Amino acid sequence: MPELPEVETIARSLREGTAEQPSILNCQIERVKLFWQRTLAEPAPTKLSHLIKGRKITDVGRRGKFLMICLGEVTLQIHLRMSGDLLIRMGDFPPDKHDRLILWLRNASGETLQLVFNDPRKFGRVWATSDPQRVLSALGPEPLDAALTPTIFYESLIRRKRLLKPLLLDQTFLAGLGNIYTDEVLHLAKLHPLRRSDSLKEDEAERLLAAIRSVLTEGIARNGASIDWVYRGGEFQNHFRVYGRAGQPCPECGTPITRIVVGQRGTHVCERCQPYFG
DNA sequence: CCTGAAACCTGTCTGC
DNA sequence: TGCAGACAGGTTTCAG
Repeated sequence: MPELPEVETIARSLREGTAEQPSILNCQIERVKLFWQRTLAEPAPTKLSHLIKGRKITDVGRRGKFLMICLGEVTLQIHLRMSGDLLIRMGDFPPDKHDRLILWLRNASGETLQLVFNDPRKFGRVWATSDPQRVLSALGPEPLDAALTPTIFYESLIRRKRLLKPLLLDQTFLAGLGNIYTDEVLHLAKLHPLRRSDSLKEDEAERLLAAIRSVLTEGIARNGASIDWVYRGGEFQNHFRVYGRAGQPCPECGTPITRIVVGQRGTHVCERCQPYFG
């Protein structure tokens, strides 16, 4: 499910609250239950409750596709992978079929709420650690961080001699893009996913960075993309240029969108707007 | 260093 | 209705 805009949307809703649910800031963790052992990357399952029970949630944020829930000296880091979701249930309910971890929280008003990690495919992972930087150490820069200048971006593209799409999906190169947003970005930038990263000219690299920021910003503004049964709330899926639109007309030129496979991932491209030359 | 294949998992959809 | 196969928003590991 989640790429940077979906994770950012979840982080904001937990931090700031929504019409349906309050913020989880300052809530205290009262009870912890893990339903699928492998969901917990760290620490050992028997040590989780002792590590986090009684702690208060001091902040909620995002780095790349990681949700960061600060509990003072300890941080919960959650990666949703393909099908994970993090949601609030007001009150005390029996677990759903795909719930993998539940934290029972109590807020300042004394209400009980559940912070639920639900993940049908069980690929998601949760870390509870006093050294969150270690888990994030391999991540590349944040795409929306102004410290990433067009010049730095261009030079890093040239340095890594790789196909454009797999490189953009590589979280050590840039943190946050996934399969949907990468296809959208490459179409907006008019670049073919099979272009070699070291073949880009400076103006193409600048165009690519601008497209990355434009697509991610729009995705966040639309609260992410809701597809299938997993993510709820976003509406960016109604504005896709190419993703999932094979056979339908390109929004720029009307040419039917093609579906190819690049690095084992379904890839959507307008062969006219995104011409391929070696 | 790069690429592709396989593994980790469950659910949905399509076609016969 | 049943069943096989393809496919799904991600990452890691291994072979070449």
